[in-house]
Formats: sequence, C-alpha cells, structure tokens
Amino acid sequence: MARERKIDMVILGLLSHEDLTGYDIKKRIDGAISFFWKGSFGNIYPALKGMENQGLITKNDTSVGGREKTTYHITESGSDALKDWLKEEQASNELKYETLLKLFFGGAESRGVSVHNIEVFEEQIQKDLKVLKKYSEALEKALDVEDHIYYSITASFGIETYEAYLKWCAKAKKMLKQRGGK
Amino acid sequence: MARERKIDMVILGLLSHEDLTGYDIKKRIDGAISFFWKGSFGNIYPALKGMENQGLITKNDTSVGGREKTTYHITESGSDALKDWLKEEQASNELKYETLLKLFFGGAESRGVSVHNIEVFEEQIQKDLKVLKKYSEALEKALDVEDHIYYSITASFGIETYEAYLKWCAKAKKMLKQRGGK
DNA sequence: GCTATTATATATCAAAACGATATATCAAAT
DNA sequence: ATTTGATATATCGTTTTGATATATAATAGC
Repeated sequence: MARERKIDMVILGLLSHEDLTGYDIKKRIDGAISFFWKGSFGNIYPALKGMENQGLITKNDTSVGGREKTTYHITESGSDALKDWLKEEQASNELKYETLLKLFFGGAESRGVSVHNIEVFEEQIQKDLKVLKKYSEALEKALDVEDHIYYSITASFGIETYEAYLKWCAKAKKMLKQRGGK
Repeated sequence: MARERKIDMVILGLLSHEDLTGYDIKKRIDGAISFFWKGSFGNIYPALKGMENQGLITKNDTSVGGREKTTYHITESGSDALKDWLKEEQASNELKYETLLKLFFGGAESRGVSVHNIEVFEEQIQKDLKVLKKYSEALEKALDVEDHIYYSITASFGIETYEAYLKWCAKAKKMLKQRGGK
C-alpha cells in the first residue's frame, strides 16, 4: 500500500533544476527522457495537486493578460523525497513492445505481414536514433561537461539500444526472407 | 474510444496455439514473452470475462475433486480479431526504465550511488540474459524449426538488447569513475 | 505419517497510468 | 484577416498495476 507514484519522482527530478509549469514538465518529459520514460497530462496534473498537498512542492499562480499559469517549485521536503528515492536500489525496468508481440504471434498470419511490421519499426527507430544522435552531439559540444555527464550517459543508453534494434531488424528480416514466404 | 485492450491480443495469441486457464496464461506470459511484455492476474481475469461476453472465446468449467478450473478456447470470431490486430501496422513500443531515470536525476546525489545503481541493473541483466540464452539454445535444437522461427526471432531481440545494455553498463561505469567521485 | 512449503487456481480492489478530449489564449505564418 | 500551431490547464472513462485474499493439490523433509 501507499505505493510510490513514479511520475512524482520524474516531476521532482525536473523541478530540482528549475521551476516549471505542468505544461513545461510535459515538454521536458517528451524531450530528453522520452526514449526511456513517458508522461501524460492526465498523469502530471493530478500528481502536481497531490504533491502540493503533501508539501513536496509549492505553487505560484500568475496571469499574463487573460492567460493563467501555475509554476511549481520544489520544497526541502520534496528534495529529501527525491534523494531518498535515488538511494533506493530497487528499480523497475520494463518494456512493452507491441511489435515483438505481433511478431511472436505472427505465425498465424503471412510472412509478408511480419516483414512489413519489422520495416515499420525499423523506420521509427532510424528516425528516433537520428534525433538522439543530434542531441548527444550537442551535449558533447557544451562547455559544462561535468553537469552534463548524466545526460550523456542516458543518451548513450538510447543510442546503444537503438543500434542493437537496427542490427536485430536486419537479422530478423533476413531470417524471414530466407525461408521463403507463405 | 472503445480502446483496444492489449492484453486481449496477448491472450488470443496464446489461445490460438492451445486451450488455457487464466493461471496458465499468466505462466506463459511470465515465460517466453516476459522480456518484452508483462501481465497480471488483475488484468487477465477481467479480460477473459470480457472476451467471453464478446464471443471471442468460450469457457469450459471442470472440477477435479474440490478444485475448480476454467479452460478457455478461442472462437472463429476471436481468431479473426487476432488476425485483424496482426495486420494493423501501428504498434506502440515503449520502455520505462527507472534505472535510467535515477541516473538522469542522479546529479543531486553522490557519484557512488549512481555507479551502484548501474551495478544492480547490470547484475539483473546478466541473470536475465543467461536464462534467455538457454531458452534460445533449446529452441535451436528443436526439430520443428519452421514453427519456432518467430520464437527465435523474438528471443534474439532480447539477446541483442541485453548485450547492448551490458556494453552500456561498462561504458557508463567507466565514465563515472574516470571523473572521480563527489 | 505428519507437516511445511510450493504450485495451482480464481478473484477483487485501490491506486496509478493511459489516451482522448475539451477549452481557451497567444503568437506566427499565409 | 484568418488559420494554424504553440501554450496552458483540466477532466474522464478505461486499462493496467501491484498487492492481497482464499483455498486446494502436490511435493518434500523430518
């Protein structure tokens, strides 16, 4: 019980660097960490409310013209919660790959469908890899290397795995084509 | 709306090979496909009920002594639903890596904690890789190669990615150690 | 033979995440 | 001038997660 809401830690991690609005948080998640984590508005906004009630963050309402905006700031208590989580060694790592699922159960269908599914996946990865490599190169050029080491390491994780995916795509297609199609 | 329940397709995929109970289904998911998909009882049992109502599967109750058992069987309509899903080219592929998350936000903590987190991750992967390789070797020895090609391909995906993870672990640890610790 | 443990089997529940949608303002481009 | 896209917050139904409860059958150890 009293399960830990993972999104809380993501938000606290982001807020430990700078004050942000819910919308900003979504953008950050969609940016640098999107290849190993995701978040939605339906996830972020309730979490912000909950954490404000718990005193982990404080809010600051501003309005520019008719436009409202709520910026969140991490408290000392929130900072402690983040540190506690970082120290815990258990971590859940999981992937949900529908492409693999389709391939695994694809025996019921034609060989061509499986090859096509791999190609669609391959294209997506190639696109993602391109973006990630650009991001990684930009990081290396940045002056404050010490501060960016963790960003580099996570980006390198993405690059390594994406390259492994592409390697597998080539292999898988070859295997499927060699045996002729149904 | 009427969003597609992914677990339905997993269950239909498994039932397309053999009749199974809810418990069996959980075991199958925990087995060969666990490295790219997960399922829980709280997910499986309601899905079975729902699909039975939709006519995608039929149930068969038996009782051995005081023990009750419900075995499910795929219908033609269920088989069609599976085929339709296999043909759709869109597929959601996502990973949630708490280890990466901790590393990314680890700047707030000591360098040693980050290295330790990587080591914990590394050990888990080494363990999983061992299991997967054994499974893969067993597959290659199997006579009915044609039927097992899809199993081989998905297993090879796991091996490729796990090996990429290990490669990254070594690299990441080196990077963190080179720069000395806080 | 007795007992403890593990495997089989189904089920439910609160909390969390997902994904889609709604609403409205502001900035930029056509 | 208008349409498109970015900013900003919010909600809602469905699905998933993870934990827990319950009970029987089989196996292993003493």
